[in-house]
This record gives sequence, C-alpha cells and structure tokens, in this order.
Amino acid sequence: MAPVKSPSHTANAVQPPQRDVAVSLHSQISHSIRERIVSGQWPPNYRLPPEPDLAKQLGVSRGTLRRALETLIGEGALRQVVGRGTFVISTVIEPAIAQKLSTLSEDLAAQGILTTTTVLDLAVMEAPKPIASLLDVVPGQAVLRLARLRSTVKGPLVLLHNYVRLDLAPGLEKVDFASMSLFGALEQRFGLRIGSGRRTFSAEGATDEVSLALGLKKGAPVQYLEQVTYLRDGRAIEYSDIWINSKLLRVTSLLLRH
Amino acid sequence: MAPVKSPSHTANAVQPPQRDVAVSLHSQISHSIRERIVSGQWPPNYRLPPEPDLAKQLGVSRGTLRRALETLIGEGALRQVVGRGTFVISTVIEPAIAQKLSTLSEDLAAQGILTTTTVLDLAVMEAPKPIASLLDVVPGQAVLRLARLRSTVKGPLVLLHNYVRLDLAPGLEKVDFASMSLFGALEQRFGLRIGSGRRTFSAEGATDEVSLALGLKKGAPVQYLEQVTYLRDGRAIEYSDIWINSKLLRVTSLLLRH
DNA sequence: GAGTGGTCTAGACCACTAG
DNA sequence: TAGTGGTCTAGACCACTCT
Repeated sequence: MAPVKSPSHTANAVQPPQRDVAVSLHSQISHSIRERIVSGQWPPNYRLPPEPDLAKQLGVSRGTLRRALETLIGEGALRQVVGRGTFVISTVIEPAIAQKLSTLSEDLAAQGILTTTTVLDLAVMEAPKPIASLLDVVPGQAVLRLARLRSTVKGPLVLLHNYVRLDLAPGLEKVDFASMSLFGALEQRFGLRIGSGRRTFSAEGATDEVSLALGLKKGAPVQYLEQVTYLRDGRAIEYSDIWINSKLLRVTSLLLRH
Repeated sequence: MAPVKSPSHTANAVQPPQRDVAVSLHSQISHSIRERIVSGQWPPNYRLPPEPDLAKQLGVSRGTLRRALETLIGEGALRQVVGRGTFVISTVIEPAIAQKLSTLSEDLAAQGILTTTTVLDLAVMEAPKPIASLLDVVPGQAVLRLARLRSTVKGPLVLLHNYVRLDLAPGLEKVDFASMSLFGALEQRFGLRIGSGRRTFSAEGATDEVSLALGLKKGAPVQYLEQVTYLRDGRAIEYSDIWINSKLLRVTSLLLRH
C-alpha cells in the first residue's frame, strides 16, 4: 500500500475560501477538499500537503484547517498518521449513514446510486403517546405522518415512517415529498436548523406492511432503525422508524478513538 | 424541561489536571467531567459553568477545554446550545456502541450492567482469503480465532468471532480471555495502539450456531455487525463478526451535524 | 445589554516517523 | 536530523439567546 506520489503543490493549488460570507471558513474548506476527493483529483492513498503548507495556501490558520480535516476524518474520507501525513482513504466501502445526519437519498446520490421515492401515505394526525413522549410534546399535538418507500432499479431498499411536529413547521403537509426531501423542506421552507440526531439499531422480523413494501417474506430479518432528530436549539423536530433491506443496503459506521 | 439550577461554582470546584504526565490535558479533563456525570454530581439537565469560567477553574485555555467537551458531546453525554450553555444530556437511552471504539463489556460496565464472558473456542489458524483481504495480509497468514459469548443474568447477549493478526501480537493465544479483554491484551501486553475501526450493520437470520448460543429460534432476526479495527499507524489488526440479540441489547449512534 | 457558545488567529513545543 | 501531526496558549470578534 505505497502512498500515491504527491504532485507539486505549487501548481494546481487549492483555492482560498471566501471571507465575509455566512458559511464558516472550515466548512468551506472541508467542502472543497471533499470535492477534490470525489472528483478523483486527489485519488485514494494520495498524501495531502503538510498542514502548515496547506493552511498557508488556503490563507487560514492551521487551527482552522485542522477543524476542516476533522470533519472529513469523521466522514471516513481522510486518515491522519503522526509523523507520516494526511491521506485519502483507500476505498470507500459502504455509505456511512450510521454517522451522517443527512437524508438517505443524499448519501446514495453521493455514491452515484439513483433512487426513486414513492409517497405511500401523508396525513395530519394527533401524536400517539409514545411518539409524543419522544418528541417532548403533549399527546394529541398535531404531527405530520409520512410513509415513503425508496427504491433503486434493484428493488425497494428502505421503508420510512416519519412523524414531524407541525407546530414547528405549519403547512408542511402541503409539500410535495416526491420531489423534495423532508430535511430539505424543514431547512429551506421553514428556516429550521437541524442540529443532531440519535439512531437506535435492531434486527426485527418483517411485518405484513414491511414484507409487502420491501418484497420480503413475512418474518424475514430486516434492519430496523428508530431515530429522533433535534434542532440546534435542542427541541425535537422529528421521530422516524426506518426498515432497511439488508440484502441490498448495509449501514456503516466509522469509530474513532477519543 | 427546565434546566437544573446550577449551584455556586466557587464551592466544589473542578480539580485541575496533572501537568508533565503522558496523558493529554484534554483527555484528563473529559475523564473527570465524565466521572462527575456518571456519579450524579452533575445530574441530567445540569448546566455546566460557562466555558471561560470552567477553563479558568481548570487552569487551561478555552481551546483545551473545548477539545475535552467535544469528546463528551461525541459520546452523547453533553449538549451545547449557543447563547444558552452546556448541558448534561437528560437521559442516557442506550449504550452508544455504534460510536465508541471500546469493548462491549466496558460499555455495559459503564452502565452498571454486569456481564460474564465465556470463551467458546480459541485456535491458531491460517487466515481464509476473505478475512486476509480485509486485514490486508497474504492468505494463510497466521491469525488467532476467538469465539466468545457475553451474557447477563437475563441471558446471552452477544456472540463474537474475532480474527486477530498474530504477526503483530505473537503469543496472543496464551492470554486468558475469560479475565482479560481482547483490546486490553493488545494494548497492555503488546503495546499496540488502537486507532480506529469500521462497523457494518445488517439484519441476518440466526444460523444453527447463533441460535444455539443466543437461545433463539433458527432464522430469527439477529443484529449482525462486521468490524475491522486499525492501529494508529493504519495497519489492520483485527476482523470480527458480532451477533447481538436485539431483544436484550440495542445499539445506539449519535449523529452530529458537520 | 449581558452572557453564551462558534469561529479564527499566530504563535509554540512535543512525540513520532522516516531517511 | 528533518518533517509530520498532536497539543496547548492567550488572545479576539461574532451570532445568538435571554431578560
């Protein structure tokens, strides 16, 4: 596994980020480095310029550059080894949806996998007790219930049930979820800012609904996820349960030493 | 969800970390804060002192304190909200083994759950092709194969199969794995330093071996994990497959916005 | 307006890796 | 010995929240 020889770092230099813009410097930098990696400009095993050099090229402090690299390391795109350097990860194995708080379609699209989304059900309802408890609202609070199916040419991948607080996003039920993602609508149409989430994994047997939607036998093993998503200010915005056909899609998580 | 009233921060002040010691300041600090949380001294919803104050109490810079807080946020123990403060998470829901690179027994012990480990099999063997490929060694390379069962009073939780490179840990087969964890042996007896890992999740049906070990019916849904662990220098050290009884133990992952 | 965390800078010294 | 990332400091300004 010999490192890829680094070309001259003077030519083809990284572009400096924009100042006086709403987006932070470190996220602009991580974004531009991510693009170099996915475009193949920085191939697997490529060694990045040393931190002080790269920081100087970008016109930022080393601390800011390290903040950007940290993001990419967390995504599994880069690896750092003391005394040796910063390297592009050799091969991306699976979508790391266990870690990134993005929509599944975005994750798959980033890997070049095209998915289609079918809205199976969309209804305004009163939050059942267990879901109200997870969302930290009173039972009976109005929520949007959304059932969707994500498929590729190979077949249906994922069945999703979402319950979204309507008091924080009034009118959400009018959005066309066949063409817009749930997170996209919450962020762009309602100005909500997603902060964090928590997912729980377990293996369950396919129910009637799940077996029908995913084309599996009843009782067949299905990867089951429960998720609660929080806004930046700490309020819960959404609960969902997700059923994944493990034969077609595997969930990967990167573990880092703390 | 009213925040817990913060007591006076002058009394009962946080102890400063030790200088001139091998352990980094930020990890000493995150460790001591973690202890305050698990001991109940800083209860759920407790608001920590403001960063500048806490940094001054500890005698470190604000940057170092933030590095320590970052670790605890990643573990799901703390939450930060701009303009409001840093808070202890209200309730720890499940062990976050999807994220922490520690042994399962450590995770459970941290939650006060006692487990017993039974060694089912221990053998030196030649690495089969698929495993050799994942460990980046030639097929036939000597590996230790370890099969273990972890149980609580409620019943067997987890069946683990590990394959460890013996060239990096010669004599590993002589360790008593009933009393010592695998990672503990690698780090303490062989001076190896674990760096990162990658886990893949899927739902599988219980095989004969799994159903027997975990006390489930054959074909019953089981949470299946495959894992490769890497040393700090990037070399793969261990591959394992892990079978978890989802009815008794759920795996949780915290998702952060980048 | 006062207080909070988020970002950024420009240095410094260290442990570790490589030739 | 030279080069790398890991750690740490002491400032600074900002956006945001609460009252």
